[in-house]
Amino acid sequence: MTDLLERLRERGWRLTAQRRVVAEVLNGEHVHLTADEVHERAGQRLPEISRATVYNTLGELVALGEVLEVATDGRAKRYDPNAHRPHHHLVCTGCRTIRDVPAPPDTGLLPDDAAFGFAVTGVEITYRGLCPDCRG
Amino acid sequence: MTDLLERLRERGWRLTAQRRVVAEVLNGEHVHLTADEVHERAGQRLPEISRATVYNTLGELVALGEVLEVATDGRAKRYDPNAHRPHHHLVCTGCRTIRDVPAPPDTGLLPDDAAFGFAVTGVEITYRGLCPDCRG
DNA sequence: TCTGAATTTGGACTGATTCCAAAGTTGGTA
DNA sequence: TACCAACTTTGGAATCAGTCCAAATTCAGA
Repeated sequence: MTDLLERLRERGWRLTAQRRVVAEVLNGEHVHLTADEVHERAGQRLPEISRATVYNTLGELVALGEVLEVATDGRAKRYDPNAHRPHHHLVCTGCRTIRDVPAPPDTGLLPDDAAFGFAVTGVEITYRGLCPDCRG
Repeated sequence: MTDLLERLRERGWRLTAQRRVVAEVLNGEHVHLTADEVHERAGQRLPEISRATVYNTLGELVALGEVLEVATDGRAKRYDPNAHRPHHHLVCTGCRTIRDVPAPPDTGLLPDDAAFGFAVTGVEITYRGLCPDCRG
């Protein structure tokens, strides 16, 4: 967290109050908020922050590689601050909560003969199922 | 295709002209059209088909398990008629085209200790990379 | 303190999708 | 064959997510 802000400053970021609260809201494990949720939570600390600024800041964090965009359904994108540890996602089909699961060291490989000549650069795995609360 | 229409009729579907053209448009390998693309192509065969009907029909096909929804980015959902052969997706980060890749027989497993108590029911893998045309 | 560049803001705008009430069709029955 | 109730389709309004923009604000350095 502090290191995140530090890294950003080193990359020439002006560290404004708005950016700071957005970064703070995105702190933690298994955090996958929508832009609107980030806006709402940031607004609790800095009441007048605008939606546009939240979108701007999230976009910058993504461009800098500090936050990942996750699109697990056709709804709002979610923002995942766990950008420095390879992992995948476990999505509850009931309540839509998301958990990070560490990437097994051997995933990401696609046999050449199945790759259609693509130069594969990344892999995302989404596991779907019911979380303990939702399976009743 | 014919079998698809047959299956639908068996499930009590009224086979209207609109539903037929939507099903026809979604025929083939590596087909991943957006709802708007389906609407456009269906409109070439049945000029007055409405967007709402296309959305309705796609939704019904998905509910029946005959078509899969694919949300690989934050944009429009894509509809994949290859619902009966387990497969994953290879997405070009340049031109966004999508190819189906057969699911390796051993994927889909998540070690219990990583599953956070979820009852895992499915897995989707998205490989990203540049297609032959886009890697220059 | 001043100033130019970076940042924020609210609102308009776009794209994707859903919702809805009215109009049109359909298959089965009398 | 006519009729009806249920099923479908339709176009437009409404909603949700996200982008764009010009004006106002704020910042860091001289």
